[in-house]
Amino acid sequence: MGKGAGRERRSMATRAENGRKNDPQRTQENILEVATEEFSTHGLAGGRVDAIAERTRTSKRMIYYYFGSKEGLYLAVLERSYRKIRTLEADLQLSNLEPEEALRVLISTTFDHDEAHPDFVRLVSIENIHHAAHMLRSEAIRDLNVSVIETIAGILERGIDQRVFTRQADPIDIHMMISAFCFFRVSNRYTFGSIFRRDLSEPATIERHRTMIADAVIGYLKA
Amino acid sequence: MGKGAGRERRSMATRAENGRKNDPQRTQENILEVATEEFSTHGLAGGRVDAIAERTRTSKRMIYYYFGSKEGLYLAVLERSYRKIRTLEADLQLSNLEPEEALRVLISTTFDHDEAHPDFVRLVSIENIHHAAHMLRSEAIRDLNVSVIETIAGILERGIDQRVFTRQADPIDIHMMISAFCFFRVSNRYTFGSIFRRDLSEPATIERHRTMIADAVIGYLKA
DNA sequence: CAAAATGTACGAACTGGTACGTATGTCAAG
DNA sequence: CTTGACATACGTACCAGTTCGTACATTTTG
Repeated sequence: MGKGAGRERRSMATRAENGRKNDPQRTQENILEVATEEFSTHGLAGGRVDAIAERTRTSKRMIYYYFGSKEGLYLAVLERSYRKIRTLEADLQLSNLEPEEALRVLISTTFDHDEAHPDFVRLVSIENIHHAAHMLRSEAIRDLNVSVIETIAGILERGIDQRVFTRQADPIDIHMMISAFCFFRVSNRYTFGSIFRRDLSEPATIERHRTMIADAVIGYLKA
Repeated sequence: MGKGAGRERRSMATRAENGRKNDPQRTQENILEVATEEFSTHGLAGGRVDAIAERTRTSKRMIYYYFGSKEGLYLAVLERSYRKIRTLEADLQLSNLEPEEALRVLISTTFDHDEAHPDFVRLVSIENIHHAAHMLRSEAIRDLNVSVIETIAGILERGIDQRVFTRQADPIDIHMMISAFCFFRVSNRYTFGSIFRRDLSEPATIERHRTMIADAVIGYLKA
């Protein structure tokens, strides 16, 4: 209503004017980007669909058109975040390296990843508050990080064979120890900083922590 | 209205009948208990004041009477949770023990605490999602865990003096390493379990992890 | 022209918060 | 000891704003 005037000057003028141009892929990607930010900042319950719609170059209608519901959008955000890591982890060539060096590279990678992707870390925290209910319903996510375990298992085995590692350790335990340290630094940055007045994102601190976790893990395996 | 009959048989009969009996302390405590459960399960935004009121032996009116607002209630819940730990941490007598033994006791305590109080762990996670905004506004919480650092500093110093520890380490870093491991096991229990099909709350796993973190930290200090 | 993609406006339910009324306890005066 | 007055403690019903979701209309594209 009240827009009948635009009717006749259509084909090109209108495009340039209101800029509409169907581009589903880009629309979805745009929604996901904004939604990632919103959910990782406010949580699932705290995130507002209207707030997402506003910051999008499209409308709320499109969110429901593509993702069905708020939860559907949240799940899509989660899957997209996990998919992004898979890429990084996959193309690490560690089998040529000596066990100790391989482990250090793997740890550094995990460390840097968490440090560089606080959004992802926060989403995982949020998902844990929801008892991982959404992850469990998504086949896409589940069969993911399993490859890391195989990588670690290989490194540990070679390490034992070469007598550079002396302790028999469970790969999943080792992965947990690494994850815990790298993840916690980011996930608990605020409460930790608030209590101890320490900024965990300072370059010097980052540098020190990166070698610290590696030393600790390798020390543990050599004990 | 319609209760005028109870007027004359007051002193004891009425109390037994409708059970009302002014007990502000118990009412507040009751609200806090329920609210802790609600917020730690659903988060601040996800927690419902009505849901809390329902599970209380009092009404929503009382929540606002005592805590002013939803956020006020949430903050009270947070402070209460932190206050509970202070008690535990305070009466640890570690100065008589040898450095290594003292550290093992401290680590076990942290480990067991997190394991036993998933509600607390979840609240801290939630608070981190909110950038620790509420903690920052509460003087009560801030000057809390600082004592832990002094304890650790003392242990490390004695350890260096006695040449049982060789590495010069920052007490806060050590505390973070311990916290990270203990906290992560609980905070990320669900996503971790979902991906690796491992139940981190199994007794055998708990036992293994408890010694694992202690060995790792002590190994790190001896390297 | 049909199907996919998009925009606008609106509704219905939820949810934090409150107005209003009642009960309980305390304490001083009678 | 009992009466009455005042403050604290409590209950019910309700309101107003928010928020997820949708009906309807329109445009783009193959």
